[in-house]
Amino acid sequence: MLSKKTKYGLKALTFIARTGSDLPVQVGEIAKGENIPQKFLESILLTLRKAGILGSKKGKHGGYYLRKDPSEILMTEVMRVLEGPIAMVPCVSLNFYEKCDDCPDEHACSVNKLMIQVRDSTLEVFRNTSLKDLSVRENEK
Amino acid sequence: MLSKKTKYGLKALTFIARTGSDLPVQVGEIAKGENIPQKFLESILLTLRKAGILGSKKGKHGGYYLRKDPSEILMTEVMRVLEGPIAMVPCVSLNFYEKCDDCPDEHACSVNKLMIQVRDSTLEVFRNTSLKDLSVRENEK
DNA sequence: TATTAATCCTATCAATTTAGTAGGGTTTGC
DNA sequence: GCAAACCCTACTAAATTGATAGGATTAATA
Repeated sequence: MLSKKTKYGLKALTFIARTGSDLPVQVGEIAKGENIPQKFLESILLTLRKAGILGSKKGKHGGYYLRKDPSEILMTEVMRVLEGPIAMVPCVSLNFYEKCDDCPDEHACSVNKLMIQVRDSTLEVFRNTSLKDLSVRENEK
Repeated sequence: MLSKKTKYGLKALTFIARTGSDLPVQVGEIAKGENIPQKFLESILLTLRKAGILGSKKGKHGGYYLRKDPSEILMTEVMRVLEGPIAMVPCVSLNFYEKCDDCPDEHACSVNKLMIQVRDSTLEVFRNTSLKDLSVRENEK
């Protein structure tokens, strides 16, 4: 299951991208527009800023803005920051690898084999989808 | 993350399939062979039996056996029984659909759009993978 | 028919994760 | 200087996970 954190984070990024401007967008505005609890959203945007995806401006007329063009913000990056590993088991994770304590031999493990396939197909979707793709509205296609 | 329940369930099914026989396999044997807590595994196999994937024989010399040929047991079925919805959000689930309480319009939702793609690519892997595929050992390819 | 070995079933539980909330501190524009 | 924004830490209730406990039921066999 996708966490609310990730879901809200994606919606917020889309919201910012859809403004189409470089001016900072305020948390309150996003929270209102996307029905997200403001305090929770604050912590999510902070995570995205610390990961280098968002920039922020403090004080009056402050807010968050994208550090790169939406077309250069790939879902692989966003998902790893918000949701963590893309793989469903650590033993097939590219960025967060960990050995299973039960499995004596990974290459003989049927779960390993299956989850590599799932990882690769999911990865292909994320690699080929940018924030720009997310932010295009249906009626603009 | 894949739950231990699903992981253990897949390993157990693979174990049974690899015996290549129709004779019931005992829980204790599987638990020992795959390093799975026996009591936990019991409850998992029970789930798989109630879902019609496994059959069981009670009493002495009892155990669990596959109800179908491994080539006919698809990962779509197994994963739905053990892990639940394949989709990462209920609003794109084919078998467990639910509307989001926040989203006013699903078709305008960027998360929805992305998660449909993930669902479809994952689904394709599961549809094209049977228990037979899982149970083939590397050196037998 | 008694014993044993297996599945079946319900209940409980500790640890972890999730989805927030609370309460300020800090910075900036006007 | 003050209001409006981000920044940061700590806490918490509810749900889920990964088991464990304890026995009820069933079937083979000696």
